[in-house]
Amino acid sequence: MRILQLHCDSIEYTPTKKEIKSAEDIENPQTQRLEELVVVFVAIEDGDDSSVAQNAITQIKNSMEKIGCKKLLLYPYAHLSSNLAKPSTAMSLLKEMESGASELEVSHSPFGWTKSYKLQVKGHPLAESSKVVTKDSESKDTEITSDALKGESTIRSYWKILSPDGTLTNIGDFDFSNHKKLEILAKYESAKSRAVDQPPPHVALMKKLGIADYEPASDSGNMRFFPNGRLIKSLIERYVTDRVKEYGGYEVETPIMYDSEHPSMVSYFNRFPARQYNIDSEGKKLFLRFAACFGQFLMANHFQLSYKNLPYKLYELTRYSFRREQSGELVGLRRLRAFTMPDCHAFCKDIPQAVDEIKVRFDLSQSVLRELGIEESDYEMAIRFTEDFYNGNKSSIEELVKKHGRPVLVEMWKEKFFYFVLKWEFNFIDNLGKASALSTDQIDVENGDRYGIEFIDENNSAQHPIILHNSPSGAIERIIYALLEKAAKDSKEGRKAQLPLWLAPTQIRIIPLNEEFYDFCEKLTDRLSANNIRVDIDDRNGSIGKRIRDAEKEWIQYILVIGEKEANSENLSVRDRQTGNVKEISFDDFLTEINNQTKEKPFTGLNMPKHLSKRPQLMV
RNA sequence: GCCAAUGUAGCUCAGCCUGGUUAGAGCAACUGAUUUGUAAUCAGUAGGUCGUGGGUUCGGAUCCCGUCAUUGGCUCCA
Repeated sequence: MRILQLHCDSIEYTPTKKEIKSAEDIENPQTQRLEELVVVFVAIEDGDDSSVAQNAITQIKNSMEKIGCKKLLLYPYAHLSSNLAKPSTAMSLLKEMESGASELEVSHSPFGWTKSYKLQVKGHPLAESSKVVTKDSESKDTEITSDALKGESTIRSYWKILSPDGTLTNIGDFDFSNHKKLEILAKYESAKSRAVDQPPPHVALMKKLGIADYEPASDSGNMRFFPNGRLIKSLIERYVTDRVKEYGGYEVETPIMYDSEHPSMVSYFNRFPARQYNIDSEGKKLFLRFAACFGQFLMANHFQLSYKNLPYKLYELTRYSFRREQSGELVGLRRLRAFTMPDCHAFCKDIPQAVDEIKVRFDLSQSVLRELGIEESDYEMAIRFTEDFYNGNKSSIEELVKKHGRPVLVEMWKEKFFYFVLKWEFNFIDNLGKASALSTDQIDVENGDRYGIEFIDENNSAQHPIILHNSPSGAIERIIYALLEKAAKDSKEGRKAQLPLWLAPTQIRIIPLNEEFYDFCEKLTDRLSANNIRVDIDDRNGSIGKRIRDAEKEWIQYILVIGEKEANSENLSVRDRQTGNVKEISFDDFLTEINNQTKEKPFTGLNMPKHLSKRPQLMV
């Protein structure tokens, strides 16, 4: 059966004459006019039966629910196929479809008549679609066909929930009452239903805190990072890189642009047409990388690898990777066209080694996020695999779910369509119920071959490695987005919004009561700075209240007001932003308190003038 | 990319529907006074081709069309 489905403002049709002998009898062949409806042109083909009709009407109803339309006109339309069913069969299947949609306002135009018609189709993207429905495309489970690739064949996904105890439940049967965020993720992924009418809070925060802003002179989705933002970003970058190196990744650097006509790129491209930035240069068709994969694969191609070297891990922090995402998809720091992505590939000798390795990287990813300030309760896990891979590796998959400790969303494919057989990711759920992937890992069974990467096995024969693709944190910009969204949530729920101390652009603000105490403040600043703390001095002429207020607006955790009392005391009077109280504490105890929050994290000095009087106001 | 909303001073916004003196306010900046004890000291000065291009009009921030950007929804997200 072939169907062409159009969401219309109106249709007007007039039966003119019977086209075939068996045409339907109708009482008055008058002009009919219908408004605000979905018109479905249907060609019923040889071999179609009742199940096809049921399947087709279900699909039509699903898509109508999506666009919120309740009126349906089935319009028999022979010209869609050259392999038509017999009119009698067609007629009965058409009626069956009509009765299968009885909850809608449904009708059909007369069968077997020549008709003139006029229709006005709506302009939205879902307004027009065509489908071919055949017997074997039916399915038992909840199913959503995702257009993984525009214009190419579709793959069918089965959405399920996998619990830590190993039970696999259809999404429709799962009780989400204790798993609200997972429900959001499941809906987001499978039903794509969202309703929000406000900008995400991090967009205002990234500007207010002088972190990042849009750059109108660039392309959309290419941000500029102010000194504060650069400092935060560079600390996160360093932290993630340190952790990956500790895990055993070797850091490399690869070009940001590649020749799309280079032999290794061609087959990859044909299979995965990406939305990339293209650059023509001296006859070469170059494109900007959208991931670190090819750079590392092309490099690994030149390594002489033995099975004894494996697993072997290459790592790059790409600043930037570029994806020309649809303009309507770009939002603040959540989705960008230029982003910084840590990407670690592990070359493994076989699936068992890959499966062992993926567990290590799973732990690494969980730990990296936690240390960056993103708790396990902030994200939900999704795991995607082929049915075959699941059946062969049930216990390992269940082990990953156990590590997460909560049910996870599963997308299962009947057959491998992408280059991987398994992929998992952690999805951060923000204040507005939007999901976006942070950490991820994949088991890639194709690119070893495609890029000609080889290792020599125990029997002296050349093999292609299985490749894991892991980003332990996801895009660095997205981590900042998640931290800001979390802070916004704290603020909304009455807590004080704050960045982790090790990421704070200013960790301590010193406020002299008046000029008399400047010297003392300078010396105190030097003492603190010598202990790797970012300290600045508000030497502006203003009231104490005003300067405290400004420090609060910058989310500065510790404020030291310096006056007569402090200048003559061994101890410090520290105002802690979380409590708003001033406490007296010895210099060493204060250092310990700070150190407890920043230990094992990278440090860099202030990225702004130490004196606020020397600092431009950033108003964005 | 599609549909919608928004775009006025460095920032946040008013004015627009119903066209009509020199386009307003608060914050920030600058100058001066003030020398301050834990979330906003006072006064003054300066700052705008109203996103951008075109049209209608005697006259456009205001009405119309195009375009760019941001945000929301859709689609997408290997």
